[in-house]
Amino acid sequence: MEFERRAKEAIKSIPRGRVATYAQVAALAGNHRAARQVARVLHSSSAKDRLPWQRVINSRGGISLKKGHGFEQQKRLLIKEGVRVDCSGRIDLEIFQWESGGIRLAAAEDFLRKLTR
DNA sequence: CATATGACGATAT
DNA sequence: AATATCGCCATAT
Repeated sequence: MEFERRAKEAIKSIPRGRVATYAQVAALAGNHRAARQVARVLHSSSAKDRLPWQRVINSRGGISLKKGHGFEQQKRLLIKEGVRVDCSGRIDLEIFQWESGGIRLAAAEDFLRKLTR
């Protein structure tokens, strides 16, 4: 429940014109391994809580929704706010990923991995 | 407690 | 590139 609340806060704080990955939102919400729960929150609460759901994409920098089931809408919404999305739904994370706290998720993960090893 | 679900992620083939 | 498989874990039932 707490995770869900924090996940929504994280999603709402993604700036216009930037994107964040499911795992990134999960990490900000307190559990970097709970990406699937972020998906679930988006599925169940996007409309109800007016979340900027279009700004959440997968770790490969792509739109996860299937064509005919939200893909086109998400692509359109992102392009409308300045995010470049190619025809296959790919976005350049190097350019558009929101660097919350100045830390890129992959870099943070690498850092953590070194500490744990 | 047991099982199912999910807009995921990493890795193997 | 596309698919399969496994790991993951908060919620729902």
